[in-house]
Amino acid sequence: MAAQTTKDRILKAAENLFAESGFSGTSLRQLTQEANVNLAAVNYHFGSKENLILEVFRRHLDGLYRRREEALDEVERVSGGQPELRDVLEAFVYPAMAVGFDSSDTESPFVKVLARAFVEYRDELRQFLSDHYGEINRRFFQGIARHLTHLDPEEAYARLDFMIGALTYAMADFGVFKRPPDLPPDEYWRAKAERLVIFAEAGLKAPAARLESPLPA
Amino acid sequence: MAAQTTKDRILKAAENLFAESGFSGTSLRQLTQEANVNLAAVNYHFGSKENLILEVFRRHLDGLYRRREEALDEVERVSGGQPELRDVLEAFVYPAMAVGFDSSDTESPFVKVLARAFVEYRDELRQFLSDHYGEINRRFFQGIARHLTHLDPEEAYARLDFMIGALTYAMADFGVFKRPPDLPPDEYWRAKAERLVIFAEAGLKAPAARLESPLPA
DNA sequence: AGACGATTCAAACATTCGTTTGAGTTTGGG
DNA sequence: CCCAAACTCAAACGAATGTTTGAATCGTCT
Repeated sequence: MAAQTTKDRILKAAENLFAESGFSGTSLRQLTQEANVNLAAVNYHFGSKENLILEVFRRHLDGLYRRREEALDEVERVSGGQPELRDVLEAFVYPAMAVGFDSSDTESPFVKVLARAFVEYRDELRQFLSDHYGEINRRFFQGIARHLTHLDPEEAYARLDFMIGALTYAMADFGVFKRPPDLPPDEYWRAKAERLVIFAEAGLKAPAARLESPLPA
Repeated sequence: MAAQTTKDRILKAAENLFAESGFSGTSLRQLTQEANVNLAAVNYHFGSKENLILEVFRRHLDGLYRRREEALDEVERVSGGQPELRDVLEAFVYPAMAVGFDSSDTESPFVKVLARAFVEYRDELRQFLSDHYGEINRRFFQGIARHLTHLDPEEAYARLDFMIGALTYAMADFGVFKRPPDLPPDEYWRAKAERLVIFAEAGLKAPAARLESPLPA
């Protein structure tokens, strides 16, 4: 089990260090030392540090969006194309929280990498998500918006952003409150995901804001 | 009005560049060029780049927490110490959204700096907030927790983190959906803040999760 | 066995970073 | 007016960065 390829060892170390210290905060010397490979190996196998970062993205996001799509297909099939809001949210949230538990015996910090990318690589990541997974995102958006007809579009957009913000933040485990050390990781994440879905569903369904008109008659 | 001190010009440029490119992503050479000051000026006036970052934090966070405390004092006074959840949330959210509109004619990107700090300086920022504003944060927490008695503490904590996540993300304007270009900034932020309060209040008040027990009897 | 492509390695490359230096310039009080 | 303190400036410092090089080693064919 210790016999991984150089490429895999680099990717694994990159994940850990990017999650811990960010992209520009992680040097290739740290990274290659952690991975027990030669300094030049990154440029040999990936071409550049930038390419390595993109490869870390791609590998995990492909898995995440594949599972999201499968889950959405399932809830749409079962409901005859009219899934409940709760089911759509679960199809969106659960795979995100579970990133890092597939084909691995230990918890993976890729979720933190993703959260960091949202602030360090904001525009590039948005472009990347739009290019590769835009169609799936649109399907989720429509599945959610169908339940937000009591809101004008602007407010519906705003609430989707609130939900994504809560999800991103929660995935990164940035929370102020520590997690209980006795709970096994997969249970911790599953509980967090279920709680987030409940929180988001209630927030999305809340009555529309009655914005005060700032102009007196 | 163009005659600001060197210190002020550095702080202003630091805010803009930190918001745009992050802390480690911003070099002092960029910064001093943008500010039209000499490269050595940062180390002369602030001692180090690290100190400059802390000074940017301190200056704005002091204002933010002063206004949060005033707003909380007011809603507690009016309600005789038993403020509604909505009022506590407004006291917490509104000042955060308004950061950057005080004593300035133009929109300030400090909110983005704060959001970046949450991922680049996670532990240090947490320590900073705890050291300087821990008491106020505790008062807000108690004011909110009083309305979450239907939740066990763990779930209450989780939901607070969801709210903070949505707030942080929203403050940073990281959202996927563009903001309408015709709306004046202060109205845009006020509308966003009101919508966030409604979203968060509904999410916090939602019924408790009924977590499936993973163990059969 | 031999040879050839793939990979690893130590060393050096050119830049860029934050910081320091020491000489110049500006400023304000006696 | 003068001097001392505050400030600005161009230049350089050492350390760290991502990347490239060319020789050494490994693995896999005929």
